[in-house]
Amino acid sequence: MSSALDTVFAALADPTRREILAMLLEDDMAVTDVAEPFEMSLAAISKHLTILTKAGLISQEKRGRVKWCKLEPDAMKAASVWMQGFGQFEPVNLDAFEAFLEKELEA
Amino acid sequence: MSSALDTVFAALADPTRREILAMLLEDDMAVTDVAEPFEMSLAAISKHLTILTKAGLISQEKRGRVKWCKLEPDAMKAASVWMQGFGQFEPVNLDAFEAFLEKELEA
DNA sequence: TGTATATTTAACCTTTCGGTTGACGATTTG
DNA sequence: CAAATCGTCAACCGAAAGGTTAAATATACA
Repeated sequence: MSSALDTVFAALADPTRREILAMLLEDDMAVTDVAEPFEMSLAAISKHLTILTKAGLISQEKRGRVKWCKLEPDAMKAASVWMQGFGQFEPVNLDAFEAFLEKELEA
Repeated sequence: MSSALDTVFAALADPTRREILAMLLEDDMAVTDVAEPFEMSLAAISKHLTILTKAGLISQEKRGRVKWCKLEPDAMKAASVWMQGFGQFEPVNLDAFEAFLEKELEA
C-alpha cells in the first residue's frame, strides 16, 4: 500500500523518466518516438512509460496501432504542495527550470 | 553518477523519510528521538538519515554522544523548481500541506 | 574504572528496480 | 493474404533498496 506521493516521487527519481516528461512538455508523442533518442530498448522505455502512467504523470491513449503519450502535469501538484510546505520557495520561475533542463542534458 | 534531482526525489519517495522530514520541521532532533515513533530498528532509521543527509535534505551535527538532525529545506528548491516547470501550481499553500501531512498519518 | 547510552557498521536476507532478449498480439499497408 | 510496424509480455539477470540482528565505537556518568 503506497501513497500517491510515494509513486510520484519514485517516478521522478529516474533521469530517463524526467527526460521523457520534459520531452512531452513540447508535445504528445508516440511510444516509438519517445524511445528514439534513448540508448535503451523499446521494452525498457515501455516500462518507464507504465511507471509514469501509474504515477498519473502521463496518460496513454491508443489510436490504431499507435499509442500516444500525453503529459498530465496536475499529478505533480500534490508533490509540489508537499514540498512547498518546507520552505518559501520562489514563485514559478521558468528560467531556472530551463537552466536545470539544460544542465541535465549536458550531464 | 547521479544528479542532485535523482537523490532528492529518491529520498522523498519513501514515506518514513518524508515523515522524518515533517518531524524535523518542528524542531531539531537527536537520532534516537527521531527513531522513537517508528516501529523499525534504530539501525534502519540511521540508514534513512544517511540517505536524507546525502540528498542534502538534512544535516547532522554531533555534540557529545548525541547526533542532532536539522532540516535543510533549501535542498528541495532545485526539485521544486524543476516540478514547477510543468505547471502553474498555486503559490505556497500551507493549509494544503497540513492536510497532506494528516492524510499521510492516517494511512 | 566500569557501565550505560548513542549511534554506526557489518553481514545477511528478501524484494524491487532497471535493464536485456525473444516471442507474441494487434494493426496497417502492399 | 502476406509482410512490416507498434507496442507489450515473459523470463531472466545483476544491482540496489529496505529491513533485520549482532558487534563495534564513542561518549558520558557513577
